[in-house]
Amino acid sequence: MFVHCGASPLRLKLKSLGAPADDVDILLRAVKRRLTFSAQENVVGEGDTAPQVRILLAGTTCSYKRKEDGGRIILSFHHPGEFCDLHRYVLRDSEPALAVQALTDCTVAVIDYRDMDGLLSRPTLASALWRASMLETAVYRERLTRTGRGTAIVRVAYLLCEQLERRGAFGNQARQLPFSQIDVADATGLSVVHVNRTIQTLRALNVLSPATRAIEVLDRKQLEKIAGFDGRLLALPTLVSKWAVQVETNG
Amino acid sequence: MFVHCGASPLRLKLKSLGAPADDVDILLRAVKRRLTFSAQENVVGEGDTAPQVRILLAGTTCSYKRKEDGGRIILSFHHPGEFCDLHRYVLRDSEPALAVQALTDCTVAVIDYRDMDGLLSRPTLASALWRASMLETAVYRERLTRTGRGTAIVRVAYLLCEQLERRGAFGNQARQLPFSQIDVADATGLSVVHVNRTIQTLRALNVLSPATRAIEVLDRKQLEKIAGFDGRLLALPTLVSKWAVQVETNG
DNA sequence: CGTCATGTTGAGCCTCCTCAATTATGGTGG
DNA sequence: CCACCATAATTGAGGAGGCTCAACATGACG
Repeated sequence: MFVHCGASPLRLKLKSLGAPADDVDILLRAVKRRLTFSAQENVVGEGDTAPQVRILLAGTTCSYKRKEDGGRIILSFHHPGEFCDLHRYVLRDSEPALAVQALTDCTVAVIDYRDMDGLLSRPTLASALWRASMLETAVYRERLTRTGRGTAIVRVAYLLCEQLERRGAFGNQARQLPFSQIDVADATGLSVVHVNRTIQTLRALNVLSPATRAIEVLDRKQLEKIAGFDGRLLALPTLVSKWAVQVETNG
Repeated sequence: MFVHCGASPLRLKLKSLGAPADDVDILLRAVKRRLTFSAQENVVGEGDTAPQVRILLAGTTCSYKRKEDGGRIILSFHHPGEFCDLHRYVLRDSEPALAVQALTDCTVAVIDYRDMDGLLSRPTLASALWRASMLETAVYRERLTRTGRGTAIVRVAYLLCEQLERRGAFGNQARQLPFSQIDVADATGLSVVHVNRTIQTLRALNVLSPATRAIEVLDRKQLEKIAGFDGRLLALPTLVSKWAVQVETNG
């Protein structure tokens, strides 16, 4: 079955959220289609109201919003195993939908709302997805504590730490991140020019590789120190035992 | 029963989230205790790990976090009918708990985790609370688009608009907001001094009342224009029909 | 070998911050 | 009713970080 190709990050993710293995199987069976997108393409358009959720199986995407002047505001990045637009399903488009863009070539699984309704009758799966939403909220909260308060170097360092951590949780240990400086600027709210200067500072500190045209982290410890980053906030896999207890108690 | 006193904002809130009336009754029956706090008191302490959720029945609270230097970062405000610390229940303290502080005298209902577990076996209630979480996330997202990007006047205006809108959704039409300039500074990430100057600008524009020692909105239209505020993002009550349809379909 | 997107550099300006001092305001005890 | 105090609000002056504008470099790709 094609639905099993590339499903392992999703399995890991749902397991870390406390969903039993058979829930994952059932979820995967609801995937009727799998799509691929190339870098820069829109995975979910700005006016998209298709009644389906997308799960990222491979690659990196971001959700963003447009300013009146056409500028792009990146609100979050998605990594394999994460839902791209679960909020649209839950809130039924009560807010102008965010668009989702592929930052690298990527693969996406599609599930119809109709099938989601059935899946959520399983309480274990429903709470796992609720937890996934709450983790996303926690990420936003963390970001809010830096954005608008921290200096440019803190904001940039934090962004990089967050992405390294989230990718690492699902096996991707690469030191190189697939973001352009423009992406970093749109995600941190800084100007491209200042992001460039900030990255040069980080290079001078031997935290980032001096190689141009790529963001490669050489000294992660130091980067986390600069960002004031606390990985525990996002450390999903360590929580598995906690959910297990909870599910048991509920059942 | 005391549990019914002050329950009407909660009823409104849950109704707007699509929960049927009997769900609300059952939820209210799980409230074993009701507490009152005076302004400035902590409703939930920074290290608090008590296995219970708090629902704000009356007054205004905020959730915050401390910086290393002791500074306060306000992440969100709570209004009657909203949960103060639902995230703690869902994620089981996987993150260092946020503290919650009373901004005015207030009343809080307490429900034990054990009882929550039972309540959530009702799918309609579970999805209503999931939606509540998602709305909170949407609020964070909106805030992120302003914080760190907008000018001081936009940030302050947006904050005020958001609170007016959320209070208004549950019947509180007062033009006066119970925030000190310090609260506004801690919530927007601006310095107190600059918040003061920004508020003076808004007063000069006849948007805020010139009365000192109070933030009173005179010209809400203009305030929303300055903030680029779109009330639809938070307009819960208008969504009732949507959830009703959804619940019907699911059932 | 031209074109386009990304990355780099410089200069001037503006917003917001910090530090420091002063003025309400409200509460408390005498 | 007043002296006293803590907190909040206000005002001024100087400085720093980040923005804008504008040019130029570099690499990817056809």
